[in-house]
Amino acid sequence: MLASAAELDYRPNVWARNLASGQTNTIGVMLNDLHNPYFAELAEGVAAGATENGMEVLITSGWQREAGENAAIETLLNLRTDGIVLGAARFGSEAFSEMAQQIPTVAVSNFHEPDAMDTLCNDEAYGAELIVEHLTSLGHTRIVHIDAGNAPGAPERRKGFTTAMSQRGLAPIVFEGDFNEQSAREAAVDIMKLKEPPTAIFAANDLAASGVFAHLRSVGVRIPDDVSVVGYDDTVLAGLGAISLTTVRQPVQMFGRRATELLIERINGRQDAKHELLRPSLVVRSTTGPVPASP
Amino acid sequence: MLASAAELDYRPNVWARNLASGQTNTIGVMLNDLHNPYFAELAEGVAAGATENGMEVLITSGWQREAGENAAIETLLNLRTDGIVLGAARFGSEAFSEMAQQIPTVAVSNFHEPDAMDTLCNDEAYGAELIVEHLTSLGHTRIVHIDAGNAPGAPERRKGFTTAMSQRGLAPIVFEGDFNEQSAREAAVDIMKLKEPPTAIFAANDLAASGVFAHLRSVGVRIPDDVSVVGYDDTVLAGLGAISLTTVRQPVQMFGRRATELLIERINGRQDAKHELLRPSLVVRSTTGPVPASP
DNA sequence: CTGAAAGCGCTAACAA
DNA sequence: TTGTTAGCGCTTTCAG
Repeated sequence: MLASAAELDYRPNVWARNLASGQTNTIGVMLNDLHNPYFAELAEGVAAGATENGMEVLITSGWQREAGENAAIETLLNLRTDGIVLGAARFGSEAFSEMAQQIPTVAVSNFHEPDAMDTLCNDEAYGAELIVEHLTSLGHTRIVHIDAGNAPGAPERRKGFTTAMSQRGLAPIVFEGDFNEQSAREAAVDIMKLKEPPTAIFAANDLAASGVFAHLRSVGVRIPDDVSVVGYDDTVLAGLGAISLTTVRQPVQMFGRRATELLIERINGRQDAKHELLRPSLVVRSTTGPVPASP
Repeated sequence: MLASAAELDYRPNVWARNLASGQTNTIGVMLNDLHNPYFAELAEGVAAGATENGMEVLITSGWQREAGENAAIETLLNLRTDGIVLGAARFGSEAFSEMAQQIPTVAVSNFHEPDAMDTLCNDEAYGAELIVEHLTSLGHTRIVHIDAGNAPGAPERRKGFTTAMSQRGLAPIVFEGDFNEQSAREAAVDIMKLKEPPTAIFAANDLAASGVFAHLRSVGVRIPDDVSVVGYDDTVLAGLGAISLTTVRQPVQMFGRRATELLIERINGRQDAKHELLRPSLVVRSTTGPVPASP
């Protein structure tokens, strides 16, 4: 009688079941940092995919530290989850490839480890192209990109920007920055000192755009009347009424769902590695507008 | 030889160990929603506390839905973690007290279930008092609070506000709002229509403050020259250069650490419930200033 | 102090 | 089909 089992609140012992069956019916998700909404959304996507497939999800976080990531992975490895979705920041450490040999793994990142694991990542270049297309269609020609050096995804965004600009016969101007407010703010100071300041600035991500935004505001430059500003990632701050930033949205939830699918394929025996690129989309808000009439 | 065990990458089977020992050496954390930085920080505090005590941490999320929370708890219950830290939004559901009977539980919330579990919560009234004290010391007397109805923590903040105002012989004015931008923005519209608009607005939380901020900006009111704005929670957006909001910071990490301590006490046999209130602190940024000279 | 044996609560393979 | 039994890989107990 199933009912009575429930009534007597009998709870099957997962430890015993897993031990006997050698399976856990659980997907482990290792996140670099829970504070990052990107990773939260990734986990949500995995949870959605897992639920659809009747699997459980367990999350561990590396708290932004490499040692933390390794410990988090170790926890999952010890738990012997059926597979692991990796939302890690620090790749290349051999720990990851080693792990992929032990357990079905799919990484969501700009990292490519040809065969050990599957990878899923955002088509950064396409996102940059969306931005350039949007701005040029508004009449902008002097567009500056504040990059984020070699931070994950940044080189691809930069490359996408320069390519898209060149294809349109425009000069791609790049200033050095990073994925934070401060460095973008400093870059913005330099940018506005140019003999011919740009009419649009494409920041490395939303946070950087917020830094640009803050500086332009503080020196009386109107947005988007004088200068258009674009971010990248569509984080919460982009949607804030006080900012309302035009940005590019990565299909992060989709990463999670797709990661689950790939993982299940692996669990079912697929051996060859798949590497997929998913396309982001443009979110137009209030920080971009037509190029101002020349003075 | 320990070394050889590691070299042969032998990995003790947690399932078997837990089955045999009846312990897991793991703390489960059930979070209402991973997207909320509050919960991320809570989990981080638990992780810190757990690491210090040589325990592992496993996280599940309810994805903001009650059914999700219940499923997340069920997962943890099935895993038979040694204890559970509850970072839940929806309390009062009998599921929680039932669970607390089955497994050591500590809840971080404004919820009080006298004996089934320990609870930890922010001293909301004290936080409201910090704000009133800060504003009155700047000379403000006409202070309006936009509340969040009966949302978790909101009644206590409102109560703290009215008490602190009354104690200082000031009239506590409260407008109805919620923990989001839109409703606070609407409240701000009404507030600025008052015959005598306030010189300071204390919003229910940072997001609400952002809504107020956006409205005031849009109608040309200067912050803090004309009106001071205060938020609550010190979320990321408060620190943004474009906003730089004065706010109140809850000791969320401390919640996590303390929750772990209480949990370990419970695991070691304590039966009586503890209910603790932790004090927040004021974070002064750029949205508060001296009361403007009367016109 | 070291080593063998008996479970922990299930699943899976086998026998009836 | 249903019922029985042998492990899964540990910990713990008990004997040596």
